[in-house]
Amino acid sequence: MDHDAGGSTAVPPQPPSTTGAAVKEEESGGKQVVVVLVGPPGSGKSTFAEAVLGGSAAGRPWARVCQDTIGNGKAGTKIQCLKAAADALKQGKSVLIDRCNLEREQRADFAKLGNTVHVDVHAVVFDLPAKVCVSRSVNRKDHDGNLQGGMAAMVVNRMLKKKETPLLTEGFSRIVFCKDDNDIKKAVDMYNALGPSDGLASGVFGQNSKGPVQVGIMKFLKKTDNSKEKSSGPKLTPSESIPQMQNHFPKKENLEAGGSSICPVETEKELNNRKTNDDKSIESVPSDISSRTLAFPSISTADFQFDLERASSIIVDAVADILQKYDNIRLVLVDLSQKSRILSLVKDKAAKKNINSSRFFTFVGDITQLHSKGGLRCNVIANAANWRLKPGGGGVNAAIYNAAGEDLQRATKECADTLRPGSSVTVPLPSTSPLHQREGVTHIIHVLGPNMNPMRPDCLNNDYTNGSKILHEAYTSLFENFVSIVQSCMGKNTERALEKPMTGVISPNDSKTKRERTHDSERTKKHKLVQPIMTSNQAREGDSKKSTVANTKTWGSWAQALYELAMHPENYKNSDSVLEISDDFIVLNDLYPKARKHVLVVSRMDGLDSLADVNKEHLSLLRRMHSAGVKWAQKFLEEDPSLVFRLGYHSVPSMRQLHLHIISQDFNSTRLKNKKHWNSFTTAFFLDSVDVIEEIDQRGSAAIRSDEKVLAMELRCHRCRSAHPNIPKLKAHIANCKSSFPTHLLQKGRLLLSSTMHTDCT
DNA sequence: GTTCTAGAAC
DNA sequence: GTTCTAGAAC
Repeated sequence: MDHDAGGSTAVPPQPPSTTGAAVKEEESGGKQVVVVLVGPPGSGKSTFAEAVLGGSAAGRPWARVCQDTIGNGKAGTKIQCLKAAADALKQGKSVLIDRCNLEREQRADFAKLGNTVHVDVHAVVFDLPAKVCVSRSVNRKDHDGNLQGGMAAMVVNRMLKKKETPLLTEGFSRIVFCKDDNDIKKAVDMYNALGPSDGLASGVFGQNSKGPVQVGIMKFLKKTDNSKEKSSGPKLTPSESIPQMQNHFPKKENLEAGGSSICPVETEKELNNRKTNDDKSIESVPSDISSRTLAFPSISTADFQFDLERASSIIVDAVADILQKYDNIRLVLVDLSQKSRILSLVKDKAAKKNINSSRFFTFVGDITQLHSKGGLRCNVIANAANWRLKPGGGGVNAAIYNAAGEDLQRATKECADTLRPGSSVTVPLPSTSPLHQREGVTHIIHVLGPNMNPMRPDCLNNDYTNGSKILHEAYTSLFENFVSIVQSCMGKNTERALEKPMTGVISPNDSKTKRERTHDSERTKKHKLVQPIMTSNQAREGDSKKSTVANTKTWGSWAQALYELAMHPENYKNSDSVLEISDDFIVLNDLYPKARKHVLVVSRMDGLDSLADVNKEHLSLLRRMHSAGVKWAQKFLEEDPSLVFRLGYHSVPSMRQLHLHIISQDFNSTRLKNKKHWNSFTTAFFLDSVDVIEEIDQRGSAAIRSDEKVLAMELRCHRCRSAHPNIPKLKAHIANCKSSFPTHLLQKGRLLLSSTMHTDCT
């Protein structure tokens, strides 16, 4: 079935303006509302829905769309839910979407109802502790979806692992987080009090300040750790409402204040006019960038005494990561002193890493007077906060609280009480705050980094393994919170967003499925100002038409496991799956081996997501990875001379982080289950390592000739090329096929076999 | 009736 | 990347 067609037809057309309901709404300014409930079983969604339905005293008509009962009292489909929601909206009712909706993809069609119909779409997130949800779903006796008893615990835990926190950019105008029953009651009361023509403020409400989320390699390495609740996506702020970004253009004074030979101050004009001829990246910086600029102090390097050399590397790495992911944001590292060592270290490292200096630069000045004294406009600034989120101490924290006045204390208290090291929280700064009025700061993001000072709380006693991880988390959290702010503001400013043509365009030849592309293109239209962009290398490849395959790829949370492993192998060195760790790569058993022996050599280089990112600079790395692969294949051949190995890369990998497959050609594995699995190892989709190395050497890039289309091709034996109708029949055939391998595989060392078996296999 | 695939994900 | 399952294919 063509999902897109089904999905779009289920979305109702806008009601004609001649209908009574529509006219009435326009006259009153009121809107129907679609409320998408987001939560696992046992989190209170149905109770909430029933309470809203049963208690709506204010006269707004509601309909509940419950997937567990939509099929004549039994569980139904998402399409049925969309249809029911459309019908209810046509009847002038507001709608509660009562299904789990935990993953972005699952709720996307509901979140987008507001695009096509004159309705607001809200998300109510039932963010109760996992324990509570499990205990409730285990104990209940009459669940609509028959999910109760022992199975419920497993289902809830599994679902929570996949939970993705809703974002305004998904199409929600309002997101409310309920952390306990009291919050749920408050939300019920609010919707009950909503009259037919009333509206609710836009924004994100009630989110707490959890730290950044690490995608668990443990899943990949077959260990489970349910104690760590995972979610993904940038954190949004708890806030009364997120105000629209504003640009402030008061008179420029004292523009040169704070300038130094190390970090020269540049005016907005100079920065915007600076040509990027010497920059390798392709991004441009638009003139209204101040609304998308974050100024931040160095975290943990002052009072918390974190080593400057290490800190500077972490800053540059985190900055490079976020700039690669998002276009049109600008980051500025600020320090008071002209002789600041951290600024000079960061500046040098950023230059070495070819970071576009108009998108990230260092700045000498007072972070609380960037505009009035420094001529630099930043709507968002970061604060090096303490764990209590209280004023005082010294340095940046004291300065920011002093400059922002009591408004900041009040606003902060509404958002969070405490902060743990490695996390951050966004606080919208009230317009009454002097810092807002004078400097145009609309948001402050409090960040807490690791502490190496024995006189301060949570001292890590020079444990830089842990400390570096926490500092990286702190910056990642900070930057992602910043991106969320920009995205929320862009979401409210769709028209302006649409007017801005972007350089980082998502290629129509993307590696995604049609369904994913459709969703992306819709998202891209609406939120074009902040979106993933191509790496400079990818852009160059595209320009020279060396590659026919798309370059931009959004990696799902499940696709990050190898990246996590590559960045932090020390955390996994005791795992049975990890066979070898070196400075350049890690060798591990594939968790889902598609043959008797199947290992991966994973590059540890950050930014090298797949073959599309590889160029001549990486040639020696590729050779070292190949040698490691050969070494392990030879070891396996000693153990079992009947095996034959092939080393290669997937043209379009599913997992982020460049990895080389070393796979035995028996394909004797219960994990090899479908056409995609088979074709990814036996068609042109699989690029032999020897050929990749040769191509990079000769042409500078890997010619990725096949995309995911070949994965849907007929099933053919990799030896005799005979075709087979389905996977079981193919597997039965390959278990017995004794044909020699195709000639080209026997050349250039594409196949590795035991010397004793050589004649048998050829 | 059973096997298998393709798409959704209580 | 997996698991689950409706319904297509046999």
